[in-house]
Amino acid sequence: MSIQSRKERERAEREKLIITAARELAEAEGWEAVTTRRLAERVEYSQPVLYSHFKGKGAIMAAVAVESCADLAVELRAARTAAPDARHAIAGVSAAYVAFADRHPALYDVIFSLDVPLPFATPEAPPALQAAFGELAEAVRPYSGDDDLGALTETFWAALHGLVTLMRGGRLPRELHDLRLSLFLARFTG
Amino acid sequence: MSIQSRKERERAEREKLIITAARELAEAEGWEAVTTRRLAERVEYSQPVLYSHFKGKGAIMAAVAVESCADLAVELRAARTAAPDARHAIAGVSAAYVAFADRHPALYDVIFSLDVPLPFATPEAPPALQAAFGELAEAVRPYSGDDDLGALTETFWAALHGLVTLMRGGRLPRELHDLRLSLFLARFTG
DNA sequence: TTTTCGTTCCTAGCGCTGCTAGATCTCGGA
DNA sequence: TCCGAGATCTAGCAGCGCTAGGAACGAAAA
Repeated sequence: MSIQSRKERERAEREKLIITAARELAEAEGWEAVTTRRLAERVEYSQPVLYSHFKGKGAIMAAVAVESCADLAVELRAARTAAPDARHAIAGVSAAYVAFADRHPALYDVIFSLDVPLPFATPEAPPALQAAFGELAEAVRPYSGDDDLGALTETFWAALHGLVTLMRGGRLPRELHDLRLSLFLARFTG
Repeated sequence: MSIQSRKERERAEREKLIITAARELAEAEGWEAVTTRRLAERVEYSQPVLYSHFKGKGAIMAAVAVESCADLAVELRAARTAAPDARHAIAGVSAAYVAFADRHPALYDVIFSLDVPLPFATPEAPPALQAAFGELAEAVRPYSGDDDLGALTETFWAALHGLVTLMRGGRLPRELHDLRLSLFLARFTG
């Protein structure tokens, strides 16, 4: 029993090691630099070991996405609860969301942009995703009026996402970002 | 002189052929299916010929993006000019934008999502991009009030982009799309 | 203690990618 | 008719995600 559990523990540790290595490599050099060979080298195992833990590269990315999303949820919550009123809350959450994308572009991408095998928008979605969405929803709630909170939160989220991704892709000038965000918030909150 | 011009004409025709083939292949099977080998086979030339016309695969994608963006601009213009008033105009342009993304996901991606070597948000941006942006701007103008039209149009565009990409990536449920769009428009137009 | 057997892990390799060097072939001009 | 320049192809490089098959290890049985 003890041997069995030791092996399982070591295996879990190694899995964690792989996820962390992937995350660090992605943050440092972007996902295009995260190859199975480099990842294997980094964790000091051979390539096939990765496949005994994950179905493929996509599954590794999905694991990083879930882990990162939990971090994002924490930051959103902190921004929301630190605000003195609803107006500061939604502005603070927006700013925290954008700041996360700015500080961790690779993590943002793997959660929200890249094609990873993860269930979204369903009850089977990872709790971390639901938690992050829930934080946005709580910030939006005071402004929902008679509208459906879920759909309105999705709309709010989509706008933030659009602002972030278009700017990061070089499609929008960085200089106007703060202005765009405040214009959006002004219209959204009425 | 005549031989020279004939060669140039044939060269231009072949370049057009490559772009069209790339576009068709991308629309039919997605950009991951557009490899230089398949493209070369399709235009019935060898792989290196592609590189005598374009710097690389990215440049071919950029060419498709510009061409497609011109189409998008036409559709946006049609939607806008067909509308009887400002409210129908911005709703119609929004619907046309979303419909384009829905009917031509590969083209939408290469214009707005994928990493292609094209200048955006600068005076050197291709006219087609500026034309499409201009159509959005004209639809937004009646609702700009004292706000900067450029920044507000960017914000409007970003929201549409977010709605489109999150839904297409499976992050937002399709069923609520119309509701989300109308919620956004209601808030945006005040 | 020795042998067996199951698991774990690595080496090697497949088919694919974008891209390019160098040989070959075509064709206009002398 | 022959030459030379340009166009085009064949073949190959380094890298990708992924996997088959064998070697080495360690726990249980003799």
